[in-house]
Formats: sequence, structure tokens, C-alpha cells
Amino acid sequence: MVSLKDIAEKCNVSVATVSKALNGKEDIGKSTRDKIRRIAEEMGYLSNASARALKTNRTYNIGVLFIDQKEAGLAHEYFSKILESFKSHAEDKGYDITFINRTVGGMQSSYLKHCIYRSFDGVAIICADFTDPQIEELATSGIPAVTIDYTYPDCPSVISDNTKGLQELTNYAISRGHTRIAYIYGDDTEVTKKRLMGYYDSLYSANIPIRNEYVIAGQFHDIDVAEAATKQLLSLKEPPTCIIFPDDYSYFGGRKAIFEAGLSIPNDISVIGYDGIQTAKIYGLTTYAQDTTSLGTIACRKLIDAIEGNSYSNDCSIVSGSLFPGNTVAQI
Amino acid sequence: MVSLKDIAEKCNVSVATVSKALNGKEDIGKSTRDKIRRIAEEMGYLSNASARALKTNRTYNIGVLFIDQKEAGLAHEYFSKILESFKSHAEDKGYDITFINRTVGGMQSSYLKHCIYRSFDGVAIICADFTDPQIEELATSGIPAVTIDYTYPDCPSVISDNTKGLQELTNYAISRGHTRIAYIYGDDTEVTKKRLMGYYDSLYSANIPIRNEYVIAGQFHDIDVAEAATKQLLSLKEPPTCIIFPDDYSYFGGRKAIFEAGLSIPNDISVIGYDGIQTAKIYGLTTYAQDTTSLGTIACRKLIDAIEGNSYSNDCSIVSGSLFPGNTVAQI
DNA sequence: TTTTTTTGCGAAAACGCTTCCATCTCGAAA
DNA sequence: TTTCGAGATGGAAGCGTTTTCGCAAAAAAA
Repeated sequence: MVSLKDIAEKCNVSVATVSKALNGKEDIGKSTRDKIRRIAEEMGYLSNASARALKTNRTYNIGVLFIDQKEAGLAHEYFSKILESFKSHAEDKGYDITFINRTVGGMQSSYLKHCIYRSFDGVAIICADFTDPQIEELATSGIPAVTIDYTYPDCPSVISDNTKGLQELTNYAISRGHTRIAYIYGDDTEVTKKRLMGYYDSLYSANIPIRNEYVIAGQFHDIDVAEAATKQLLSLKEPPTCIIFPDDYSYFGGRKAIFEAGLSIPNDISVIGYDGIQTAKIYGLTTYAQDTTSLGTIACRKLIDAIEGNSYSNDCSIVSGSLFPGNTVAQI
Repeated sequence: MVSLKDIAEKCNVSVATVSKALNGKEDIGKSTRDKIRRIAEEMGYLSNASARALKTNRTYNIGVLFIDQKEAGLAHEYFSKILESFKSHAEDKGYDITFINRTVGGMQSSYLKHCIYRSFDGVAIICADFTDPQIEELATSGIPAVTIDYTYPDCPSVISDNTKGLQELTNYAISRGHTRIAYIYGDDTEVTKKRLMGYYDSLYSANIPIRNEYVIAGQFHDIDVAEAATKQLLSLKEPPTCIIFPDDYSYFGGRKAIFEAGLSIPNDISVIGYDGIQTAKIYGLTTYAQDTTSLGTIACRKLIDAIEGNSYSNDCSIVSGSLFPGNTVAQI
């Protein structure tokens, strides 16, 4: 590989001068600068990221935590879209993306140690189990960090407006004449709490009594659980006329139960998802499309602000999505 | 951050000794080695990846090319599952994964230059447009590389057995009594060529004449194109009784056309996908599940072999998948 | 005992880069 | 004329490692 030294020799200048020319420093003659740049280009020079990092303590590398909870991982459209958007924004700004894991040198270690070892300039926690103490350790370690869909104290975050999402969906069902609206909620997380708030709020505002048997626990991205929960709802003496699932994917499980019960959608029962994934939209599922592009971009912008220290805002941005009406909620 | 020097001072030995102790070199006393290791642990020492890379020319970092063709990108289940599997195998072996892009320092450049700049030990080309000259440049640059679903000369690869896949699917349709089997093939790539071979071979072996109007061009992962192609097939004087789609996702487009034509699956027409993605399986789509776990693992193993120089096999591994019968092919 | 071998450890260079500071030149001000 | 300051350039240190080589001490052989 061609190094600064090679260019220096070819140009009859010092290594220091070459470095300055290439980095656009001020104290250098215009003509020498241009010459050095031209020669460097000709020789196909590329700076050595390791050497530069060693000297400057900046890697221009962002660690991304993206954990494969329940085998969904990268294949989970919501998260992978966010990652996609985050990544492309980061690349525009000159940062690369490396996955964080809990090994260093092939040995079990911790997320934080891995990040320190790799000297990431910052980390983005996109998809993770926020109850894992290792995650909290990382988010609050002092390394610039940003979290998505969860907020730690003193760590900037961006979250999807889950309350609003469930409000809009519930309101939509109400506007179509439904009052027996069930909600199968997801895992016990912040996201779920926020969504429940939206659900309760909508019903309350519409003066619809809340029925406990209509609010049952499910899990995110789990077909079997959704199927079982749906069966449970359908077996009530007075079953709901509309079911809201934890997410679009879970809906596919509920659908199975509904069909097996000999019911049709939306004539016999209405259904609603959450996320706005492609395959759900194709089926015309009524859902709430989260704005993954904004989530990723904003998260990245905040992280880079934190890294570079300008206008650093240690707050929580809330991004709202949009209702996708579909055709799975019947007018009553 | 604590460095070798800090440990050396605390232990009253030289930096060289500490390095050797921590790296398990031979010429060092057992007791000093243990002491150094203990102190290092206590002080929370982590070696500096940049410094080490600078000195050794090894980054233990693998570049992964994963390009978002037609907006599918990370959300494409087939590729993201492969990446997932590749990643986890790499991490076990002490390698990290960084995404390749065509910028360096935020400026437009090329994939190869980006990889050189980052000094990746090797690169994996998982999802890309293999006709792009920049990809070929990268694959044949001399940097250890592995490609998936495409083979360049002198570059190890692993490909899914596409010929076999289409043979099995076609044979399955034939075994269910079909003879008017259409195939909407994907983009003009190696993968498509191989699959067409399988399709033709199956029909030929079964003495079923090949009808040109049944073999039409579609695209991978494109719902609209699949919908149009399906319409075209359905409008034939003698439409097929079974349609094989480029992939599971495309099927969702075809499904639309079929329903709009007032037909039902599989009573009026049988359908077959390819890939074995979750949502397709849920719907009972007859498909061919590719073995993404093996694809990722084998690719990673080959790449690391190439990097580390042991038993380096510059060949092409073929991985077969398995038929998922589903219930979308009627018995005739 | 002396000689040889083995073992344990350290000095120092090098990897490629950035940056502080010193030096030198030259035109402008005094 | 001398003095100054600005502009251009280079020397050199240092970032945290690894690794070669040399040296001393201890152990083994003579």
C-alpha cells in the first residue's frame, strides 16, 4: 500500500507537508498542495484507517447493536428498515457501521468491552432487550450513544409514537362503529405500555367501557402466541368485533385461528396490525405504518451530533407514523 | 484507557513482556505471565484494535457487501437470514462485520477503495448486482473474498442449488398431475439461468412439451411485475394450471391478479413460490426453502480459510434446500 | 569446577499517521 | 537600511502495539 512517505518522496516534500495537503490544512502553499493531491491521486493513495485512528482517537466507525431476539433479528422488517436508513445516513457523513456483539477476540466478553476494544466513535442501540443490564451499561457508559424505542436517562433517543399509533388505530375502529375492540398487547416493554395508554385513552374518550377480557397479553412477532390469544378471544361469550394485534406479523397467527373458527375477515371479525410491513399491506391489513426512514435518520443525526459535540441534544425525539386503512375493518 | 505501558509499570516489567504474556507467547515465565494477566484483568485492560491492526496488518474485521437492490435490502428475508448466519459464525471466530459501501471519508469512491481504506481482512459479497464492474473489481482484487449465488473465476463461492430447486418444484407439480406448468422467471442472472435449466429438465424428463407462452420474464421481489405477468398467463387461450413464481414475495403480486380474475387457489389454479420465507409458509404456499443457515456458515468458513491461509479451497460449494409442500398445488 | 544450553526478559524499531513547534524565506513596514 | 511578520515547510515526537534480537541468569551438562 502506498503511504504518505511514498508520496513525500515522489514530491520531494516532507511527510508532514503531505499530511497537511491531503487534510486541507491552511499553512501550506497552494501550488504544493495541488501537486501533492494530484500525485496522491495518481498513486492511488488511501489513508490507513488504523493509523489515523490510533493517532486521532477517531475511527469514524459506529457500532450498531442489533440483537436477534426471538429469531427475528435482521429479518424483522421494522428494525431492518430503520437500520437501512440509519446506515445510509451514516455513510453520507463518512461513518461506517459495524455490528456490536459481546465477544472480543472470539472470547465471551460484554457489549461495552467490545465497543471499547473497537473504539467506536458512537453506538446505536436499535434492536435489543432493554432489560439486559449489559445494554444499560453500554448506553450509559459515556460513549456517545442513541437508543431507539427506549429511553435511558442521559442518553438521547428516538422513539416511535406508540401512544398515538394505538390511538389512531382504536379511533379508526371506533369510527367504523366498533365498540367491542380487543387488544392483544406485546411483550412487557415501554413500547407496550405506551400503546396500552393509547388504547385506553381512545376508549375512554369515546365513552366505551374497558373490558378486561378484551385486553390480553401476547408477544411481539410471535405467530403461535397470537393464534392462541385469538382463540381465547373468540371463545368469549361475547367476543370482540375487532382485534388489534401486537404487530403485523402476529396477525398472521391470529388469522389462522380466525379461519379455523370458520370466520371471515372482515365480515365476521375485523383485524388490525401494527408496523406497516410490506406483506401485511399487500393483504390490505389495516395497520399503522411506522416512519422507519425518519427513525433511522434522526437517530443517526443525533448520534453524530453527540459524537462531534455540536448542538448536542440529549433528548428524546418522538416520530409519528401514519394509519394505513387497508380493508380489514368492517363498517358496522 | 489502560495500555500495555500502564500494566508494565504496575508489574515492574517491560511493555514487551506484557505483550507477550497477554498474547500467550512462549518465552516468558509462568509466574510473571499469570501475574501480568491477573493485573491486566484487574485494570480492565483491552487491547487497542487500531494499534494492533497497524502493527500486524490484521483487523479481524470482515467487510460485507449487502446492497439494497430494489429497496429490498436488509428486509429481504433470504439475504438477511444468510447475513445473520454469516455474522454469528464470524463472531465465534473473532471477526467483526462491517458494511461495505462506496464512500471513503464521506466522499464517493469505490467498493474496493473502501475496503482497502478499512483494511478488511476479507470481504463477503452477499447481496449485490454482479454485473456491476465495481463488484467484480472487488471480488478479484486479491483481498480474500467469497461470493454468494454467483461465481467469479478464482474467487470461492457458495451457491444455492437453484437447478435442483426448480426441478423439485416442477416435479412436485407434475406428480400432482399438472402438465400445464408456467414459470415466471426472475431477473436475467445466473440464478435465473440455473433455475430455468431445472424447469426445462423436469418437463423434458417427464416428456411434457415445453410451451414458450408458459415461460415468461418477471423480476425478483417485485409484486407489480408478478401481477402483470400473472394476468398475461391467465389471459392465454389455454392458461396454465400451475404457476411458479420467481420468489415467494412475487407470489403476493400474482395472488392479487388471480383473485381479481375471480379464481381461487388451489382449486382453480395452483401456485408455487421460491425461498421459503416466513410469511409465505404461514399461508401454506408451496415453496422451496433455501438453507440460509448453511449458506451463511459455509461462506464464512470459506472466507476465514482464505484469510488464514489454511486449507484454502477456491471452489464453489453448492447447498441444496428442501421442498415445502404447503397446500397451494391441487391434485389433478 | 567450567562450559554449554535453556529460559526469561528488555531495548528498540517499526507500523502510518497527525500535530506541535522550529526554521526559513520573503516582502512590507519602519 | 534594518526589523517584523506572515507564509510555507520540515523535524520529530508520539499514538499502542508487536517482534526481533541481544543479554543475563539459571539450569544442565561436562
